[in-house]
Order: sequence, then structure tokens, then C-alpha cells
Amino acid sequence: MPWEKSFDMDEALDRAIRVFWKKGYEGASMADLIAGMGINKGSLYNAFGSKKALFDQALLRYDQQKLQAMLNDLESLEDPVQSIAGVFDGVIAEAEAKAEVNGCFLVNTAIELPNRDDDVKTAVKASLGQIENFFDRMIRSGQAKGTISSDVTPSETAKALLSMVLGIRVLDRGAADGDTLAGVKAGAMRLIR
Amino acid sequence: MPWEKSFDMDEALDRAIRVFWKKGYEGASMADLIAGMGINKGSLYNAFGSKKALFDQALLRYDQQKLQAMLNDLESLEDPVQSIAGVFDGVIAEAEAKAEVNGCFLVNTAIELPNRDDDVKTAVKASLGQIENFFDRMIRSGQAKGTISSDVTPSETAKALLSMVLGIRVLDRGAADGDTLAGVKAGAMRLIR
DNA sequence: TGGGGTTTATACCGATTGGTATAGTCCCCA
DNA sequence: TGGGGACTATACCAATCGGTATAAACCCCA
Repeated sequence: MPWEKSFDMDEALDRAIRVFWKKGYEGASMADLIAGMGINKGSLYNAFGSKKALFDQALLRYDQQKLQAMLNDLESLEDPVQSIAGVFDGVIAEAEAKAEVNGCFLVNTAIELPNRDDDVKTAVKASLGQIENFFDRMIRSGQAKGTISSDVTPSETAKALLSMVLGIRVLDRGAADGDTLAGVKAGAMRLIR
Repeated sequence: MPWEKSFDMDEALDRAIRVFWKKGYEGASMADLIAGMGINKGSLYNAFGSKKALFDQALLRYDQQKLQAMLNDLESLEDPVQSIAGVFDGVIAEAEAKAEVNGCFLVNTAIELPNRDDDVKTAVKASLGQIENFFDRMIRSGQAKGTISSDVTPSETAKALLSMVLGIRVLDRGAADGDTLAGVKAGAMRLIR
């Protein structure tokens, strides 16, 4: 390799994540991506190969960089109940912020998943599984510490909590009254009381 | 009106619903709709005006015919807990049946709602509100009958249940292990214990 | 029997899609 | 100093998008 690329691959990927995040896979045209990533069409295809390959790499990077970091941060809290609450607070905060980037990139991808290739499905499945496992660990930890009732079935409740996170994201897509999301979170916390 | 149309508008709409149901709004091309509806392009535009107008009418018909009927059937059960369970059973059965038509048309529409027009958003919002109100009524009714604890906050729990229905639909889009959906339902039922 | 509106089939439209090709320019390294 | 690979800019491609137009066949009713 005679010289290094003049643009940073990771930075370009991060910008691609933002574009896909904002518009979805189908909704993001190559023109959008080129504008958002700040590189040229030729460079994009040379560096990433195709739109789908670019998306795959963006999703992988999001999972490894952003999602894991968030879960690790929350897992380090002393009270597992607060860790779980933190997930919902984060999702709700993102929803209500109405930023240009809405919700969790991973969840958005899961939502528009139906007609995607199997490899994308398995990647999303694995990432959602990590969220579910996070809930499961936190519930067991809380039960060990006595802050969560032993009546709660961890595996079952972890799935229920995951579904509520996904549900919040859907509700935020235009069908959420202000206190709806708060109500969902309250229900979630009641599940681990 | 000198003579009646040679194709049935409602039947054509029902077929249009199936196409939109299966492929989503953006995913359904006019060619798909023409093939699925069994009428010609000219007739389609003459009868419905545009793709968006066709979708609006399909969504309205689905709401008035299918969704209301389902909720009315469930509401007539004697045990409100069973009425609520019936919603989840129905959603899960649809999910696991893996029929050509997946899930609830309304929920699918809500999921792909982000870039749609405001009138579609408000229509979806209203329909989802009906589901939430259904849950709310059933909870209050169950509390009156003593089958649901008075500790449950109806409005809050109704929102939580709605989010779980939406979450199940997302999970079913390719990220659901067999018992995941059952776990979600179990969590939902625990919310109204 | 003869319109008149509806159907079908088909051709066509401009716009946009993802992707390719072709220039020319820039910069590092030998 | 002179490649050579990576960049930018732009033109181009076939395919598809939603939507329109046209012509012929059809059927009811006056």
C-alpha cells in the first residue's frame, strides 16, 4: 500500500451510519450517502463495494462500537434496576429529543427487516439477543442483590422488556402522545419490581 | 350511473390490502398491485386516483372492517383477562403461522410510518389508540370483576401492553426464536395479574 | 341500434434508482 | 523526477418507479 487513503474509513462509516439511521436502507439513496459521507461515488464503490456491503459494515460497526459501549456503561452501575431503567431512559430520551437521528439504529434496522437478506437478519438477531441477554443478566444480578423479586422469571421477563423497547421505537414513529412512552417504561419497571 | 362497474370495489380493496400487507407501501409497486388486484392500470387509477389514495382507502377499510371486528369479538368474552390474552394469542398465531400475510396490517403500517404523510400518521395513531383503549377498558372491567388486581394502573398498563404487541411484531420480522414470543406474552399477562 | 362510459392492453413519459466508466488531478514514494 | 494508485467530477447505463395517454373491445340503457 504505497500511501494511505486520504479519507478515514471509520469516519466515513460513521457518517454512513447516520445516513442509514436517518433514512433507513431503502430510503437512503446513493446520492444521500455520497452527500452525507462527503466522499465521491467512485471512492465509495472502491472502498465499500456496494450499497449493501456498505450497510453491512455500517451495521457491524454500530453494533461493535455504539451498542456494546452503551450496554457496558449501563452494566457498570451498582443497581441492576437502574441499569435496566437506563435503557428505557435512553430510548425515551432519544425519542423525545426528536433529533435528526431517531432511535436506535439497530432497532430501526430490525423494524425494516422483512425483505432484507438473511445475513442482515442474523446480524440483527444477534444484536437484539445481546440486549435480551443484558436484561437477563441484570435481572439475575438484581435478584442476587435483593433489589428484584425472585418471583420474576429472568429469561421470560428479558424477552418482555426487549419487546417493550422495540414497541417504544415503533410508537415514537409518529404515534406517541407525550406520556405514552413514560407509561410503557412504568410498565416495564413494574415487571421487575 | 349507466351501468355498474364490472369489478367489485371492496373486493379489489381487500386484495390491495393483501398486497400492501405483504410488501409494505414503498415495497408494493403499481405492477404488484395490478397483478394482485386483478384489474388493469387504467381502471385502478380511474377508480382510486393514485397509489397513496389507494393506500389510504385500504387502510381505512382495514381499520373499519378487520380491526374493529377482532376487538369486538374479543371484547364480548366474559373474562377481560381472556380478552387481553386473545389479542396476544392472535398476534402470536399470525406470527408463527408465517402466512404470506404477516402480522397486523395496521402495525406494519405503523412500523414503516416515519416518512409517511401526516394523514396516514394520524389514521394509524387513531387506530393504535383504539387498541390502547381496548386494553384500558378490559383492565378496568377485569378490576371491576375482581380478576385483575386493583394495583394495576389501567392507562399506564394499557400503553405497556400496546408496546408489547408492537414489539412482538418487530421481533417476528426475523429476530424471533420460538419461545421469545411466548415469553413476551407471559410478561404481558404478568402485568395484569 | 346506436351512443357513452368502463374495461383491457399497451405504449409512453420524466424522474430516480444502484452501479459503471472515464476522464483528470492530487499526493506519496521510489 | 517520474510513475502509480487513490482521489474528484461527471457522464452514462439499464432498470424501475409512479403516472398518463391512447386505442380497441365491451356492455348496459335509452
